[in-house]
Amino acid sequence: MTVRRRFWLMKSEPDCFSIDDLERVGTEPWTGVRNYQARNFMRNGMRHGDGVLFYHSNCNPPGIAGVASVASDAYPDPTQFDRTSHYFDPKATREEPRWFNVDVRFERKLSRLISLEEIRGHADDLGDEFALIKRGSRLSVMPVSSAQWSLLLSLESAR
DNA sequence: GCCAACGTTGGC
DNA sequence: GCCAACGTTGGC
Repeated sequence: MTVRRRFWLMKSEPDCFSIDDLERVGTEPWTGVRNYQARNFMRNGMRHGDGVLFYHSNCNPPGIAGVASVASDAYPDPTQFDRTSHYFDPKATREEPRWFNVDVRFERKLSRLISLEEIRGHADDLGDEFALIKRGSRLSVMPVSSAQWSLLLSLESAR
């Protein structure tokens, strides 16, 4: 039985960790996600091999900078147990971990940044429920349909 | 740096 | 369970 590949968008602040950083290290454990909705997408939805749009946030201009892939199934985020970590969570236990992460693997940089502004220009095709352009949404990990995936990547060579 | 919008915490 | 206070996100 084949499991259909799913698609995701993951945000990262390039000052903190950019697509170039991901290219350098190859694969990165996506630790530190402390939002339940984002956690649920990683823990319950992501499968090894899924496609990832790597989005640069909190920068100028924000937008999709590259393509990555999910390189593991979800596992307990080790930083929740690390007292020295910024992401330490005193309520998490090894028996009942609260936070999970996947590994993210570099695939390629886009030939140009697909900016948020440009993405907004295709809101009609992307749909109202696309969290990236939904008003007030701050989700850092979100699902992308195969139609949205194709549309967004088609913009790379669209001009 | 500002601040709107959202999520979480914790007292009650 | 309510909700005020606080913290965070992230575009601008």
